[in-house]
Amino acid sequence: MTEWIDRFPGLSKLDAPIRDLLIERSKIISLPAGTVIFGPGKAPENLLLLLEGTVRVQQVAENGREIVLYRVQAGESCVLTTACLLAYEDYRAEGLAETAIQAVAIPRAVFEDLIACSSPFRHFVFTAYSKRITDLFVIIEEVAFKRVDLRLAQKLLELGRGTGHVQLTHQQLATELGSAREVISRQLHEFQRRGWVSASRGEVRLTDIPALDGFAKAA
Amino acid sequence: MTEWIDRFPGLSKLDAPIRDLLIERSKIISLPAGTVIFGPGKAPENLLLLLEGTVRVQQVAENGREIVLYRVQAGESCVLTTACLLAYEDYRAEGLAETAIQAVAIPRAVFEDLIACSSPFRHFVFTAYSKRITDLFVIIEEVAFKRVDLRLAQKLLELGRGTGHVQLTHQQLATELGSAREVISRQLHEFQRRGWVSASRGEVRLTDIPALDGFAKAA
DNA sequence: CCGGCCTTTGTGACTAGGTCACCGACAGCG
DNA sequence: CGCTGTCGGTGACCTAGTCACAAAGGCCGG
Repeated sequence: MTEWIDRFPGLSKLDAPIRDLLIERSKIISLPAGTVIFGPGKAPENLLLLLEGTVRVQQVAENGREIVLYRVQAGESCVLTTACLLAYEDYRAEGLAETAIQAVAIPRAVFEDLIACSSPFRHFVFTAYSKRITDLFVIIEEVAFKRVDLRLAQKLLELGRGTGHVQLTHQQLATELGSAREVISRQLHEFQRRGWVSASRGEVRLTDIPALDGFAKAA
Repeated sequence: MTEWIDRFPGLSKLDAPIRDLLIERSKIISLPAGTVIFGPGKAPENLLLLLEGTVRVQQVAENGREIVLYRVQAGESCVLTTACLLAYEDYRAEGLAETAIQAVAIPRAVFEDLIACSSPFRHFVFTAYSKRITDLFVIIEEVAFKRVDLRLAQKLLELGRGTGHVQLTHQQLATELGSAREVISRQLHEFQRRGWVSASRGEVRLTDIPALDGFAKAA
């Protein structure tokens, strides 16, 4: 077996015995797209290190509106769940497998042992924390203070990177930004009028990425 | 000296040697109101455990608008700064002494040792993390989805608990909610018209707390 | 006590964003 | 082909944020 551990730069500095312990006591799991990994009333039992696929973490408000908080990509960890994992408190957020995923599951006890024994592992965990928390700070700033047209442009560029198109419905885009479907429809219409995108059912093609990019970066 | 450590319920379970180590290697500091404890470009050097006073953590956006993220009260810790502390990454947020404060400062090295040695200490730290992170989730939900009149009513009740009045300017209240001063002025005017509050320069007196409370809890 | 000066608050006009109700357009499918 | 559920479009309306500027209220030196 190829060593999955090498896919996590932060773990490369682990001492050999720790490394072996981690490899031995964790197991690799696969989950189909759409699996709810954790959510209200469903605390995670393991710390997951993602090998393949992406996990979307989002929050559903009482009034039914939703917002995407962040995504965990291959090579990253669902580390915020460890706070939950250790404090036995459940989040209002849920984690969803956005694609089929493959991940390393580290049981709580092993996680605690590693935190205790290994300084590099602690560094790995706290670095991951730091990244997630700053992500949350950025979300707060954007939701509270930034215009949705700018945020939409940014998000389209982010999601369409590489492919040049985004296969999401207007409702799904609204969820990405914590906005409303009608607002997104109108903004997309405006982008289309300016020739930056072309929309069809369930898909937005980015037809003028430089222009979109310029707009996203302008005040 | 009275043992400050007993003021932190989460630390009461520390083993005696760990406890002594912590007491010996940390020091008690006092800072005047208004001190910037950490901020952009000013990473904290210690983990602070607050004995007296409150610390306000807020974020300033590029466009100058601000929002209060959370407060650290006596008996709590500035634990989110530890992510920063360990990952050497700086936040976009800043921590301000809202009153004169007295706190226990735990140097980074001691913090790392304690995390390594003591399971109760780890539990203390991760519980604190969990609380802060769920606070952030709540902020996101409120900013994104809740009406400002409801949020203002809630915040007035929260800030006026005990005293029945809130000594803040409209601008400061706007910062509490991440909103704009004019919006707060207008809402306060409406509350006043309904007889729930009475406003004067730099102060809002809550004159009908039950009514405010009912409003805050209603849809 | 007066007059400047800064801070705080009030206000109207306007723009942006969110809500509601409803409709039509487009699959997918029997 | 017509049924059905999802998706997108639209107008009316409401709430929130922005901008510009006016009016108080408090402070302080003279």
